[in-house]
Amino acid sequence: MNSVESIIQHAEQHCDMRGSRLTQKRKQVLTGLVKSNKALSAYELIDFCKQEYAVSLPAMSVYRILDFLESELLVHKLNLANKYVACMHISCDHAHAVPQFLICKSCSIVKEITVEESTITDLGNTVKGAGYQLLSPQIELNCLCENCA
Amino acid sequence: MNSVESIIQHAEQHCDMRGSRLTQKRKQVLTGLVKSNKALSAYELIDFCKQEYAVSLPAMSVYRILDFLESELLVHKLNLANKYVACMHISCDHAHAVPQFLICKSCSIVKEITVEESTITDLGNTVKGAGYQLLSPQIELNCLCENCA
DNA sequence: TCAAAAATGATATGTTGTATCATATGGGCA
DNA sequence: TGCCCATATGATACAACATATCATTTTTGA
Repeated sequence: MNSVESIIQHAEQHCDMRGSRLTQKRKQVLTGLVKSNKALSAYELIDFCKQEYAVSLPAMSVYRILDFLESELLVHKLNLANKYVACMHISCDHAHAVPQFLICKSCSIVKEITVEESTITDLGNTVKGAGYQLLSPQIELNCLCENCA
Repeated sequence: MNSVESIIQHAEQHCDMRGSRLTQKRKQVLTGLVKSNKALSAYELIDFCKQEYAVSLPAMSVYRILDFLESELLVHKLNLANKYVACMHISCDHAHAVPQFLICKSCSIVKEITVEESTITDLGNTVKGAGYQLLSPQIELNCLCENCA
């Protein structure tokens, strides 16, 4: 069993335990993200499903599927790029930490880093000091990866 | 002279010194951002100019004007929200530090904070350690402001 | 097996942003 | 002054990302 299949299997178990369903189309979309190993837009995922499975998904469905996958913590939305990536820790058992993303602006490859807890605490305090409430501590940074630099 | 006019005047001096021109339309767009005191989209700025000055700007022109204002460091683009804000430090003489933005997801009011230099250094090191090159150290965080929380 | 809930489809449209070619405007120089 | 050139702006079309709304299909469970 290759690692893509293994990850999808983990995702399925994860959904089973949470009482949600990883349907065929949801699995196909997630597979697209896992396989590509980079950030893809909703429309790139539509293309993937057409080419890989000969399935023609409407945009609306893909966005709904991505919302579902996000709510299951299997996928992250990158607001900087308006793209989506598979979570790097689907196959891990431990609880997910706050993610930090380094997004290559040139090739969309994404590195998901776990932030030091102290950094997050500092950040939260700064925000609180400014009278604001942090909605999601996710940090996204525009970068160039090693290849593109 | 109220503070909006004062800020615009500073911006004009800034452009004079750099040999660029703050034309009437550029001034109108910048005024929209300064007056509103929050993040606005390009199309919201088109509406502002129509209502305030009875000027009908094409989208292309607004984007060009925003690019110009960004290159003059008078305006920041917020990638998280796809909106634009006036720099908080137009009237300050000191050089601008790396900005950090707290964006209220509900009302688009933005707080521009200056990040601790040590935090930026840490961040840069983390990124370098991951083999990536930081393009712009600007940090944007989705928040709720005091009123909306 | 049938009704309710969940998932997906179809269509239209809204929002953000860019490509491209045309036109206007403002300064410097013969 | 009048012309030229760089800069600034206009007009049109379109691409990419995203959602609203209503219809249909599939699954679940009593």
